[in-house]
Amino acid sequence: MYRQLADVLRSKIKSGELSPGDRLPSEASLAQEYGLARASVRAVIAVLRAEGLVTTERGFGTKVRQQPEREVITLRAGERAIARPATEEEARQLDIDHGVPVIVVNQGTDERIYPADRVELTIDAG
Amino acid sequence: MYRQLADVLRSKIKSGELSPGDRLPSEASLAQEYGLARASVRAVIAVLRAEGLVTTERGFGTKVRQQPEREVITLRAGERAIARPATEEEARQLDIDHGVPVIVVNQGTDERIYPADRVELTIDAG
DNA sequence: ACTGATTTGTACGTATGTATC
DNA sequence: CGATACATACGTACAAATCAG
Repeated sequence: MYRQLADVLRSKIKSGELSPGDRLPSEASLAQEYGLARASVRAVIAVLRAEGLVTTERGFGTKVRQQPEREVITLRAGERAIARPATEEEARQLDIDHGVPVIVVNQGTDERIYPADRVELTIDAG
Repeated sequence: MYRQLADVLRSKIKSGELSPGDRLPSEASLAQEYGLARASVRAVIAVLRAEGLVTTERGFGTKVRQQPEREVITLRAGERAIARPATEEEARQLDIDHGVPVIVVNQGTDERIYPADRVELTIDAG
């Protein structure tokens, strides 16, 4: 049943009824409106957050996320790229949530780390 | 406080005290052992799952995940690769959890989708 | 600088549904 | 079929952050 609320919110976001920057109703009011417990509403919001659709700030609320422009990253000869979840430290440094995926571009001992949802990889078309 | 249990379990996994394939104690027994509510234990396990350290099967339990071999994927001229969370349908097809990141390799209308934690991208070294 | 209202974060407890073995 | 274990859902309480006045 809680997937239904997820679907409702997801389609409101994708249809534009909720625009980037808009705040969702508070957890308490969503709970009341849809006849759910707050814990269930929180589970729904956690799903949307994992999907990158919203961000949550304690004491403030949950807002629709601006879908980021993807920066084009060129992969050069000898470089390798992997995706993995951010550690807590990386999350702080990159200002993303813990566990959100990052792209690690690696050459030898050198590595560059990017939030995965803000990059697009291409090859050096030299 | 629930981060403490996360740290305990994480280090048991990384030290090898819990090997890949081993089952964690059940949520109920972890709750009792550490004096937490089961909901809190579940939150901890959700974190470990997001980090890719464990997988959970309903009715069976949570086990330490075999860290997957990464298949090397070669990015060719004109191809672009992005990472994003799996949709529910993709999650079913790829046998991963909903929201877990996938790598989408794209050329024109053609696209290939891989679980992000099982691939490593390189360029076509010609 | 402080207060109060709002909102999310964490934590507790309980009950029932459902999959696995 | 029964035992075990996770999934979902309810409810409550208090802590902590944000913001408006």
